[in-house]
Amino acid sequence: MAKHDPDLSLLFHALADPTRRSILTRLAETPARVTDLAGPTGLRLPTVMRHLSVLEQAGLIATSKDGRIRTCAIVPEALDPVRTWLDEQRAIWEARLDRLDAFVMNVMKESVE
Amino acid sequence: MAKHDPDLSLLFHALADPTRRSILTRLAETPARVTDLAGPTGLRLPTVMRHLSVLEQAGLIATSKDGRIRTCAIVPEALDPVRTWLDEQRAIWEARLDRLDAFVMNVMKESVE
DNA sequence: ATCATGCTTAGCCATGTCGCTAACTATCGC
DNA sequence: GCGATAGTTAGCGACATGGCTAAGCATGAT
Repeated sequence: MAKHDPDLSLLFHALADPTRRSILTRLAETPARVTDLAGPTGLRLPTVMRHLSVLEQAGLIATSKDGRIRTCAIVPEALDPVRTWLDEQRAIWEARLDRLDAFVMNVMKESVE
Repeated sequence: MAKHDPDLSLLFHALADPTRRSILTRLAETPARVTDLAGPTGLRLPTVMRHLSVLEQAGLIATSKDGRIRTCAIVPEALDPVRTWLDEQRAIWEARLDRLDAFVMNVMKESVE
């Protein structure tokens, strides 16, 4: 039943935060240091560190330390499970669309009230 | 900068919970009553209600009440923003892949330690 | 009218999340 | 070595989340 899917939960949770998404978008341009990432967010370093470790645990970014500088970069294939799940769901959902159509129409009318 | 994107945050957060994902998968088969949804989860009704309202606020399901029975159904197009965001990210990420490749390789070697 | 059913509300508890400050460690430049 | 820089750790406070029970309300069946 795919009850236990820690990967997806970690990924979705990591993506649920606007700050983390903006960090990802920022990292998509080019790898960056922790301080560089903190700048645009307006958040303190420890806070950003936390976000980064959430992203790293979800596998969305990889980091490496060179001297006293930690560099962060995205891990592009990390989004694959999300994409896969989405595709699966869409497949199922659309397969049942005909059956749902009438029902949804009803709901639409009712939910105006 | 797309800083404020409550939609995406709500969606991702709703999807971050295994129980909620299993409810969605269950609803993909056919609309169902609250009690029907509670059954497989092993959770109490109020708990399931909470999950349902999270899903509903995220726009992932729609519900309607007929007599004392509330029926829930998926809203297929609700996943579109997620899909769109994913597509955008993939586009950006892949565009920079060449630049990242070498870096990621380095990280891989280092992160063994 | 009465009772069972189905949902809802209120409220409790444990835990998790997200922000912070303060203090610490580790490098780099001089 | 000394001070500045980059990151890290520890711990706090406010609030959100996810589970529960208990009690309430509305509807359907008898």
